Amino acid sequence: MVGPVVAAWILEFLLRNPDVSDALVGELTLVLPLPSPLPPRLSSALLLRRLAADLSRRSVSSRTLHSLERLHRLRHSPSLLPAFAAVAVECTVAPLRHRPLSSSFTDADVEFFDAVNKIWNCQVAELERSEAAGLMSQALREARREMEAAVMDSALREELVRRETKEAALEAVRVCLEEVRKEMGPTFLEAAAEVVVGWDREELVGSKTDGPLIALGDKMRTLLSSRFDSVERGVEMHHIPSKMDKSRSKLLSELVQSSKRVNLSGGNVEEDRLGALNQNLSINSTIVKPKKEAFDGKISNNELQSGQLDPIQSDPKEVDQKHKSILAYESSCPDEKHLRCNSLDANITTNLDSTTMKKPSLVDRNATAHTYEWDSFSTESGQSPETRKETDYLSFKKSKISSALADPEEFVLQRRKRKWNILEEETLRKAVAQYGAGNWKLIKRCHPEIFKRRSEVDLKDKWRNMSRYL
DNA sequence: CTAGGGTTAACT
DNA sequence: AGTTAACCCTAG
Repeated sequence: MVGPVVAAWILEFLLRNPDVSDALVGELTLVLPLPSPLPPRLSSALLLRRLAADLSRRSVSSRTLHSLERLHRLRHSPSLLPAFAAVAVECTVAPLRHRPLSSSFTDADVEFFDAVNKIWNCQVAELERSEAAGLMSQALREARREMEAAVMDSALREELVRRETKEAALEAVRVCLEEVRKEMGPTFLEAAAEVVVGWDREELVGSKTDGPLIALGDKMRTLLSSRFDSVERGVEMHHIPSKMDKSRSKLLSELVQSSKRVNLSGGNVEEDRLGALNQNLSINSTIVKPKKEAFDGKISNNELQSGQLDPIQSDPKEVDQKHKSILAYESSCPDEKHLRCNSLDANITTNLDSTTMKKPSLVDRNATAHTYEWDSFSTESGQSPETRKETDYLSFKKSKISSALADPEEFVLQRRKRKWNILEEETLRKAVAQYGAGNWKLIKRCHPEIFKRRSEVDLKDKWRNMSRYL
């Protein structure tokens, strides 16, 4: 049985051997009893492998960028710096290349702004603060300045498109790979093999003393201590196959995936972790999409009584959005339950099974039913900086509900009015100066955190207010 | 998605 | 009651 130490040696050797296919390595990583967490040397080998795969596919993506960053945490090779800067630039410029000819802002421009924001304002800025601060090279600083300048300067963007940033990035990665490989030296197995090959068998076998054997043992020990990370040196590795830790399973699955990509597609695959992050960031903009149906609180008495809004439907998607908004409203306002049960339930929603009302699966606050009102209840109660009166929403809802009873046709939910704070106002002011009034969507996307409670329309309305009496 | 008109609610 | 900021609706 192969132990974790030996498994790590083997995998390191295979990873570093370009003749071994990614697919094979991927399979092996799943069956080998690897130590956990992965030793730095092995992690480095994995990252080198990923970078090499990117290089062979001529793919420069934020995945590449991420690999470089992680590699930098493991080994401080100077060659990583230019590679990181070049890849960051290429990741930013790439969206511009597919732009149609147009004088106004195109999707490509918007993507470029997004990329500048994500890579340079978030990722690189984070880098400056983090342990990977060493990556903050002069080249990176200059590149950052240039990317930020390009946001305002379409001519500069044109120039960036013409520049061969992709070639530069690929070349920098190639150089970096070479350097890091050199710095890492041979793999443990190779080094060990060298020592073994250097054995004088005759002497070893023929000798009557233990001298040569002891000498060999010493050599191996030296090799172990010089070449091995502390984890690998461990006397006993406790391998628990069923308990694969997160970092390892993540790395492994990435490797397996990347090997699949090479085998199946062979093309450029740009999706990655940053893509996921991207999605997270843009949630704010996507949730507003179906807002009309979702938030249109006008629900007629007939609709509710007819039973066509029965929440017990097999497919949650089939549940009417209006109905969902009511249910979400209920589920997110537990304090209001009585109120609703006593009044609305009795009068209007007798067809709704009361047990299903408690089921979160159906009444889950879905994206489309996401509102500020509910947000404030769930995430902000008690921590609002804006001197919010806790009774605000209660009185508000009460009045809404009673008016609904009086005239269900007019049952319109409205968000609680939230005063704009200085930060929001200043951010909006600067953003309008930067991107221009009217690009509300873009402005929101560039400041997802600050404007997380504001829709594009809110930004527009606020700007109208701010500029009204200028 | 945005602009612009309309409505609501907080404040004076 | 009037004013205003925040929010809603909807055509294009």
